[in-house]
Amino acid sequence: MSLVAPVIEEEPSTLGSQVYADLSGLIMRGELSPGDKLSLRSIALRLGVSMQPVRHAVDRLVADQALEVLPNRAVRVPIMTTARLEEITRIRIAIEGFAVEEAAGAWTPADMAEIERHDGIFRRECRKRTPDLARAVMANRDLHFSIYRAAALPSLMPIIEGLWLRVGPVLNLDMRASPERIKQGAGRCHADMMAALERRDGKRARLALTADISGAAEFIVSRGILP
Amino acid sequence: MSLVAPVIEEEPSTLGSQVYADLSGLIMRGELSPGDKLSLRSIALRLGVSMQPVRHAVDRLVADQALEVLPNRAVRVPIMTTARLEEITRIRIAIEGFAVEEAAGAWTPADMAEIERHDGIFRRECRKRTPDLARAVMANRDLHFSIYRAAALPSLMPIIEGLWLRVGPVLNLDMRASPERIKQGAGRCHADMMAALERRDGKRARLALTADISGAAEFIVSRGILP
DNA sequence: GCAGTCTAATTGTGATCACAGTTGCCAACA
DNA sequence: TGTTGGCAACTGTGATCACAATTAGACTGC
Repeated sequence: MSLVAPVIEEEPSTLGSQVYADLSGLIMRGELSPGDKLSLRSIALRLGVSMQPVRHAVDRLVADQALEVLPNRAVRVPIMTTARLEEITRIRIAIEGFAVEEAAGAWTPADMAEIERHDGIFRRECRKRTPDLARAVMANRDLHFSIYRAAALPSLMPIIEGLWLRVGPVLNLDMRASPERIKQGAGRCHADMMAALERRDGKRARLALTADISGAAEFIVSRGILP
Repeated sequence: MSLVAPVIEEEPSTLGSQVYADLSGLIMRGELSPGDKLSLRSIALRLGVSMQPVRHAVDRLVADQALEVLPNRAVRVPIMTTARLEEITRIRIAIEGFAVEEAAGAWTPADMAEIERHDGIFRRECRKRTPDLARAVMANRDLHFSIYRAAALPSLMPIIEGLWLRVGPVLNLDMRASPERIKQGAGRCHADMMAALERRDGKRARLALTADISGAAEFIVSRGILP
C-alpha cells in the first residue's frame, strides 16, 4: 500500500504505525465501506504480520472513531446515518471554518504556493473527460489540508483528520458515484475560497468552505442511500 | 482508582479500557505532571495486570496526544510550553465556544437542571474557607461538560475531551497553586455564562466562556513557570 | 421439510516469551 | 579528579500461546 495518506505524518518506523497508515488510508480513500467487519487475524494474515501491530492500529482507529467495536466485540466501519452525517457536517463547518479563517490571516507565501499547487492538481484532474476519481479525492484532500496547515495550529490537524476519517467512507462513495458533481459544486466553492484566501478575507473564505462542505453533505443526503 | 473520570463513558468490560480510564483520570486530574516518564512494565506491575492492557491504554492516550512518544520510544506526559498552551487555548475557544453557543439554543429542561446542579456543586465548593481542590477541579470539569453535552452533538464530545486531556496537567497545576483564583475569575465567568444560557443568548454565553478559558490560560502564562 | 441442538471453527482478550536498542551505573585508566 | 570504558538492568516491539465467548454449520429429531 504505497498510496498511503501523506496527510498523517508519523514515525513509520514501527510495524504498528505502518499497519495504522495502511488501514487509515483504506478508510479515508473509501475502500472500506460502512458496515464492513474487520477481523484482526485476517488483517494480520493479509499483511504478513502478527496480531500485535494490528491491535495497535485498530486501537488507535477505534480511539478516533474511524472504527467502532460492537457489543460482540467485533470491529467494523461505522455505518453512517443521515443524522450522524448532518451532525458531523455541522461540526466540520465550525472547526474547519475556524481553520480557514485563521489560515486566511496567517498564510505565508510558501503556504500559498503549496495551496495553489494542490488546487491546480485538483482542477486539472476535474477538467479531464474521464477524471481519475481516486486522484481527485486525494487532490481534494491535499488541497483542504494544505489550507488548514497554513493556519499554523498544528494541534488542530489531528482533530480535522479524525473528522475526515469519519466521513471518508461516505464522501468517497459520493464522488465515485457522481463524478460530475465535483466539477461544478466543489470547483465553484474552491475558486471562491482561493480568491478570498488571497485577499486575506477570512469571513468569505469561511463562507466558501461552508458551501463546499454542506453542499457535499446535502448531495449525499439527497441521494437517500443513508439509513 | 475509583475517582475515574465519569465524563468518558465506555464499556469498562475489558481490562484495557479499565487501565485507560485509570490513566486518563490520572492525567486529567493532574496527578501526572508534564515531563513525567511512564514505563509500561511499571504500570502493569502497579496495576497488577499484564503489559498488554497497558499497551492498549497507552496507545489510545498517545493517539489523542495525552501522552507522547519520544524518539527514544519512551512515553511521557507532554511538556507544555507557552506557545503550545496559547495555541490550544485558541482552539479551545473556537471549539468549546461553538459548543456553548449550540447548547444555548438546544438545551432541554433536563439539561439545564443537570448544568445547574454541577454549577451549584462548584460554587459551594469554592465558597468554603478551605476548598477541596480536587473536588473543585472535578466539579468545574463536570459543569463544562454538562453544558457541552447539552449541545446534542455527541461526536464533538471526544474532541473536547481530547483537548482537556492535553491541558489537564497544567490547568490542575494552576488550581492547586492558587485556589483563590477560581473563586473570583472562574466564578464570575460561570455566573455570566449561566445567565446567558438561561436567556438562550448564545453569543453572550460564548463570550463568557471565552473569558473563562483565556483567563485561566493567561494566569498560567503570567506565572512564568512554563518553558 | 423445518426447527432445535450440539459441535467445531473463529473471534478478541490477556499473558508470556524473545529480542534488539537504550540507559545508567560503576570501575578502571589517564 | 575527570573521563572513558564496558557490563548489567531495563526499555518497547513483535510473536506466540492459552482461554473464553461468540458464531456458523451440520446433523438429528420431529
